[in-house]
Amino acid sequence: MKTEKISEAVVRRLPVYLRFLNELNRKNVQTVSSQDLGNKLDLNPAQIRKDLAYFGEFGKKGIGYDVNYLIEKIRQILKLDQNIAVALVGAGNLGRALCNYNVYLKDNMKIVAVFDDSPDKVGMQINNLTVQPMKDLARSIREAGIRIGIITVPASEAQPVADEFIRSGVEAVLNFAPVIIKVPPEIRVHNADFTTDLQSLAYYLEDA
Amino acid sequence: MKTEKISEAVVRRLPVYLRFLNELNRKNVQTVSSQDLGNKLDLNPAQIRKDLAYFGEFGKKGIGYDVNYLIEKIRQILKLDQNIAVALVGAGNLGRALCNYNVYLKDNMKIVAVFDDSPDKVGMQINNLTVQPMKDLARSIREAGIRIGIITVPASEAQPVADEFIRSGVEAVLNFAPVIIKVPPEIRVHNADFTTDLQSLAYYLEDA
DNA sequence: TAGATTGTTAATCGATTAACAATC
DNA sequence: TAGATTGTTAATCGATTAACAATC
Repeated sequence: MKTEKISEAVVRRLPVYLRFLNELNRKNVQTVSSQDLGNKLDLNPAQIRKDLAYFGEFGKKGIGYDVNYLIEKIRQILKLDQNIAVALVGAGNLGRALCNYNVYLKDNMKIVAVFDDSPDKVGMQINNLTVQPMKDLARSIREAGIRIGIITVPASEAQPVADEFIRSGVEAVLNFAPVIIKVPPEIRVHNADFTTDLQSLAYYLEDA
Repeated sequence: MKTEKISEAVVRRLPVYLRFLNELNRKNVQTVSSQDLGNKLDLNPAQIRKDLAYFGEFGKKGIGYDVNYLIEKIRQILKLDQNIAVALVGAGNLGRALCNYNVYLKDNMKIVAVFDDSPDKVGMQINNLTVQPMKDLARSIREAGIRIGIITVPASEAQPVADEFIRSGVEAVLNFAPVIIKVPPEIRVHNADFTTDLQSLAYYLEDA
C-alpha cells in the first residue's frame, strides 16, 4: 500500500469492480483472479491489480482475490459502508425516474429528499418522498445530514441550485444538467448529461 | 489539420464546446477565444486549440473563433448535420424520461422508436411514440434507418438487447444498465449508469 | 513440487500543457 | 504598428501495460 494520491480514473473503476463482485457473490463464487475480472470487464489484469494495490494487499499470490473480502474492502474505500444521504433537486421526468433507483443504490446510499420550486410539483409524492419547496433545502439538508446532491433541473437553473447545495453543506454533486457548473475546488462534481454522451457517439458512426 | 487518429477524450469534449457555443450564439456573441472557452468550461486553452486543430484551422490569429462558423464545423465533425435516428429499449421510468429529451437533442438527432417486451408497456404512448414489442425491433430499426440504440432495461436484459441491436444494424449503443456489455470491436458503446457515478462520488466525501 | 497469480517496478504509451513563431 | 490569439512543436505529466520475483 502506497500513499500516493489516487487518480480519478482509478476511483471510477472501483464501482465497476464492486458491481461485478456482487454478481459473483450472488452466484456463490468464492475467488476471482485479476485475469477473470479483466476478461469480464474488458480491462487489463495488470491495471486491476494495480488499482487494488493502491489501497492494500487484498489478494493471495497463486490464488486470486476472495470475493467477499474484496467486496468488503472496496465498500470501505468508497465509503459505502457508511450511510450516505443524497438529495435531488428537480422533480421532472428524469428526477422522478432517478428516485426509483433507491433499491438499486442499496448499500446505505439513498435519495432521502427531493426538492422543486414549481407549485405543481411541491407536495407531490414520489415513492415515499414528498417534494419539498426550495426554501426548505438548507434546513432539510442539515437535518438529514445530506452529503451528496443530484441536479436534474434545466440548464439555466443548475448553477443556482449548485450554489444552494454548497451553501447548505453538500460535499459532492452529480449534475445531469447540460451545463458546466462552477464550484469551489474542495467540492467534487461529476457530469452525467446524456445528450453529450449521445452526441459523441454520433462521431463514431460510419460515414453515410 | 493532421491525419492522426483522434482520441476519445477529444471527441467527448466536442459536444461540450458545441453546447457552450450555442449558448453564445443565442446571446449574439460573434467571436470567442480559446481563453474565453477555457475559462467557462474549466479547460486549458491550449487543449481547446489543439482539439479543434485536429479537424482544421477554424480560428483567426489575433481574433479567435467565429461562433457560428465553429458551431457549423463541430456539427459536421460530430455528424450532427445529418439526420440520426435513435431507438430506445426499456420503457420504464428512466426510458420514458429520456424520451422527453427529444426537444433537447434537436440537431436532427431524435429518438424515433421505443421498444419493451412487458405486456403492460406495449402499446403505451410516450409523447408521440408508441411502445413496440421486441419482436418488431429488427424490422423497425431497418425501416427507420436507426443507427444508435439506447438501453434502459434491467442489467440482466442488457446483453440480449445489445445483441439484438447489433443484429439489426445499430452502430453505436448508449448503455444505462449497470453491467458491461460485450459487442464486436466496430460497435461503439458508452456507459451511462448513474449508480457508478454516485458511488465514485462517495469516495471524495470527507471522512466522517 | 509445479502451476498459478499477486504486488510492484520499469517500460511504454498517450494526453495535457507550455511556449512561441506566425499573423490577424 | 501594437496587442491579441491562433496553430503547432516540444516538454511535461500521468496513466496503462509488460515483466517478473515472490509466494500461495
